Amino acid sequence: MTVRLEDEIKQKAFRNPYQKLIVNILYTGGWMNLIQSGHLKSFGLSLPQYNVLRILRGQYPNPCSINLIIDRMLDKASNASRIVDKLVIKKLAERNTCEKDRRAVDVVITKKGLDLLADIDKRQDNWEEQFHGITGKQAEKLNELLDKFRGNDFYNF
Amino acid sequence: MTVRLEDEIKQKAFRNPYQKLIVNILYTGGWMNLIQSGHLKSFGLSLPQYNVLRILRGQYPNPCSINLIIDRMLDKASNASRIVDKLVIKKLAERNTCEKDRRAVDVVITKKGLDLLADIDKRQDNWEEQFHGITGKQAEKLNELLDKFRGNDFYNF
DNA sequence: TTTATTTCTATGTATATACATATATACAAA
DNA sequence: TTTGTATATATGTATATACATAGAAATAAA
Repeated sequence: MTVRLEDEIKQKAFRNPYQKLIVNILYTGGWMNLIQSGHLKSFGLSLPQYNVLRILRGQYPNPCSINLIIDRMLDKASNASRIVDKLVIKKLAERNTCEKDRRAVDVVITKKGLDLLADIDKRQDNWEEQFHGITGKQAEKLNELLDKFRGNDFYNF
Repeated sequence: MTVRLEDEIKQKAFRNPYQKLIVNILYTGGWMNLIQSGHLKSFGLSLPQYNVLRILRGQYPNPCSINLIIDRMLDKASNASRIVDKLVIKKLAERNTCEKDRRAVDVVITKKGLDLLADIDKRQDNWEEQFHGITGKQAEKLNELLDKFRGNDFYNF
């Protein structure tokens, strides 16, 4: 029961497959963002907050600098600083001035943050099942083509 | 010279292709957004403003209500109203109370708006060439898989 | 006709992004 | 040491989103 993009956005056919692809990728990205944001909202997190929290867990028990977080964020963050603010307010992370470099900060995930991520993990497989409308092989092909699509232009990041 | 997503975001391999796909779609969507926003910025437009302007042109010379704009927008707009504001300020569109239904507004693209879109159109083919790193056939396949991926879940919009 | 409900749009709030700039600290050059 | 420059982070502004709500007008129900 596939719905073609042309139908969904009530637009005339695209002039070529590239033109459609540009819109399709923007559209599908926004769609995915909406779904995942809705899911995370039930845990009191925004998508960027969730991503930063996972980066912090990846380093735990070592601290992260803001620069390290920026480096690892999916969506380039001109404001990792403010996202960390929110996590600190919710007591999901702690921030302290770095001893070795007083310009930098040490950000560490708290027990509360680790517990929250563990809770989300527990439900992950179940949540992901909604995307099994395509086969594993097709998902792999899709990944491959998306990687290739970005390939020659990754320097744009 | 393809760059795998695992490398770009410096992360361990994903547990399954679906998990990678979710991240890949978010990532590629954000990437595309950045590129297209940068392009439109040179014309003084944001991406949502551009999309609304094209919707207005699609109806020209007939007016659009805010509801019609919302209906046709790619990224669901809880605030088409404020995007139209910006277009009106730039004199790219006009807004008047609808005669037949005084709750509604008639939004119409101006000559200046039409000229701006025509200018962008002129450069479109040239701009699109940066995405020809994949073949037309691959682009078609990618479109097909993205459509299929969203297929069973389009009711989420 | 009066009242209740729905519809259309606008607006307030919280969060996020991009971009520019400010501030403190570290480091290098003189 | 003093000066200059680079680095790490924070913050201000404009724009955007999601969500909730407000206000006016249209429509339905009584």
